[in-house]
Amino acid sequence: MFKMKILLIHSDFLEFEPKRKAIKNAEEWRKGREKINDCLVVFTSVEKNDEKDTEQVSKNFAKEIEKVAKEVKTNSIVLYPYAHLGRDLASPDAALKILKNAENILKKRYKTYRAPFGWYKAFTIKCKGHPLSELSREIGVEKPAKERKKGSEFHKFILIDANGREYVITKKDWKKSEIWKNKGQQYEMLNKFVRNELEGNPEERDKPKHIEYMRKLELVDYCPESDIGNFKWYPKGLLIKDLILAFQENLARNYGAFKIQNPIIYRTSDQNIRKLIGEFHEKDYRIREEKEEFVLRFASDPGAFPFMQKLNFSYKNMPVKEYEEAICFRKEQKGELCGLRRVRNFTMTDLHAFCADENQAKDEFRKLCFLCQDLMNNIISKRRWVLGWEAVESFYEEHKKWVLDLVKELGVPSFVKLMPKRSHYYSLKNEYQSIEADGANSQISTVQFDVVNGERFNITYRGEDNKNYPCIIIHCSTFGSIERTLCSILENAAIDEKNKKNPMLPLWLSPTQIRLCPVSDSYIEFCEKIADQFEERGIRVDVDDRTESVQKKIMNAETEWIPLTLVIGEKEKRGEKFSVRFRETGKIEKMFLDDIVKYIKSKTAGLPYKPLPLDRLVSKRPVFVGWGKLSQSEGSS
RNA sequence: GCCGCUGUGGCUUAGAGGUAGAGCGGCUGACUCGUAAUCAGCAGGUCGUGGGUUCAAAUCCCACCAGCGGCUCCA
Repeated sequence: MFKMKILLIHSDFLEFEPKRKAIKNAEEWRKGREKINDCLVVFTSVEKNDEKDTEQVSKNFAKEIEKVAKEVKTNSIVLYPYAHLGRDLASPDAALKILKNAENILKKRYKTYRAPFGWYKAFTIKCKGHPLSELSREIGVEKPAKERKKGSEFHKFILIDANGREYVITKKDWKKSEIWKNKGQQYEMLNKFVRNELEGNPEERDKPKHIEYMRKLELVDYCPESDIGNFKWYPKGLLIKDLILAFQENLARNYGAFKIQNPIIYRTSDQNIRKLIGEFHEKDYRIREEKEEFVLRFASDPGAFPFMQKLNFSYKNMPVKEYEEAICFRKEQKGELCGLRRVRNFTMTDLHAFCADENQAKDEFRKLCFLCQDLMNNIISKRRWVLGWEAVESFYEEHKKWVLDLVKELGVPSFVKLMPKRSHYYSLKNEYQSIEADGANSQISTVQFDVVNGERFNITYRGEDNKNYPCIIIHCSTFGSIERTLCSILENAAIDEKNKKNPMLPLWLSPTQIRLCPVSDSYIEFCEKIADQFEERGIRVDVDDRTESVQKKIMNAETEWIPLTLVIGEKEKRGEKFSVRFRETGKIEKMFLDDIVKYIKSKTAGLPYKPLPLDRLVSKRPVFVGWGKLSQSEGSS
């Protein structure tokens, strides 16, 4: 889509003379030359795209001119229609309307002139030649308050409690609903979510905590060498990312899906890709190579759909399930980006079940809901999330009992938005929303019931009658983005911190699970032996071998959020119990090595393990970020 | 993209027209230490970038870049 383009020239004078009409419906105009002295000439072409909202474009147009007029300190403005700047021109009617609108706005404060529209004109101009005298600008159609999503797309709103009971609400009276008689964290979170969805966030929020944490814990960082919203990962962050991916991979395999991988760039000339791009309004990164244009992958579908389209499968294979870790790029507006919550480059783990009929699809939808629940509970932690649903009203009514039963089984209160008719490819979808420390909500997983794309992309299976039938597709983004998932994990820690608990990562995701602190250098060797024993049993352990006081080593272990810290000295060497400092409680307990192992194993049962991402000896590690003074909450004394 | 706030060594920051200061971290040395900072010395800064005003700019002005908040949008 092209934007309206203008060329601004600060001139000593402009002289023009209409010669003859260039188009049939050119505007009527007086004859003869006209000369305007000391003025800002604005050559203007209006693009087709601008017709969407001529009012808004006119306003933005006038605003932009005014800005420049102020800078060059001129009092006279000449609007000069100049079609040659354009690439996909608007209709003359629309263009003239925008010019006239802008003229009316500008007239209030400036001497405003306009050259006739639709004429061949002779003109002479004398540019002043100072640095600001020649400028070009593009005027955007500032997106008019979207009526989609929050507004008219949805006409009915329903809340469902954890027992599967429905409460119909409206935008105005949702606060008075009976559902709020239910007490507990889940309902408080549902309340925040509904408020965010229906009213937006009223209060100004603080800087999200996860941004501070992601850097202090040396997990992820901004990368100024890249585009904004593209992050670099440090070893500890990467470990967490890999563990999360491994966990979801286990679930996907158990579910019965096979793993595939598709490319990152796609031809924009391809039919399938074109169809999909259409739904992603200009949010894509484009690259030109030779004569071809490519688009960076913005979702998993551009890879997965063509892939499945070419597979050969029949009713005997159904449902067919596939999953992928898709690196995605979306050029989100700058102002929307926020730490890891919203980025331009992210990894999405996406799973699709291709089903033969509605019953099969409902079955898979249900299974995937439980799969996502498993993810949320292990990663975001229990009761720290709620469900949002979107549905086409007729679909919801027809399958209401099934949905309510599902909500009851999941045991998570829900907020449902109904639309009168289908506007997207799905008839029903849910969103697993994590509620953050600052009151914002982040969508992590989603399951979607898609009755459109099987036919649209010709993804079919061979039926018993040897004919082809389109699949119903169940989409399931287990992690809409790993980056955002990490954001929620850290925000969860921030909630704990707010509640005067020590912020922590889940044990299975902690880069170091046990830190050994020798009392003096002479015990380093012994520490290494102990570390070997933990390591052999699949525990990430390291040794603070620096020549520092025990106090300092403890302090360091705490600032790194290490869950278990062992001080090692003469007593331990003699074979006594280890004194284990638990970050979670701040208490020290005497335990044998086997019991420590058992404790960790019981807390990480069924969850993936990967080895320590850095040297076991702390003294050997580079400083990736380096922390400064501790914030007050982290120091205990 | 628009509006608002912010930008000083790796981190946290002092400084408000007149020679950039500190703490943490790093390095060197001493201390060999029992659960949140042992001591001393050293190195490290084109004050986000580019223009402008001024005898003189981290400080004032303009533009750009980046971060956060809001609008909007979304995985």
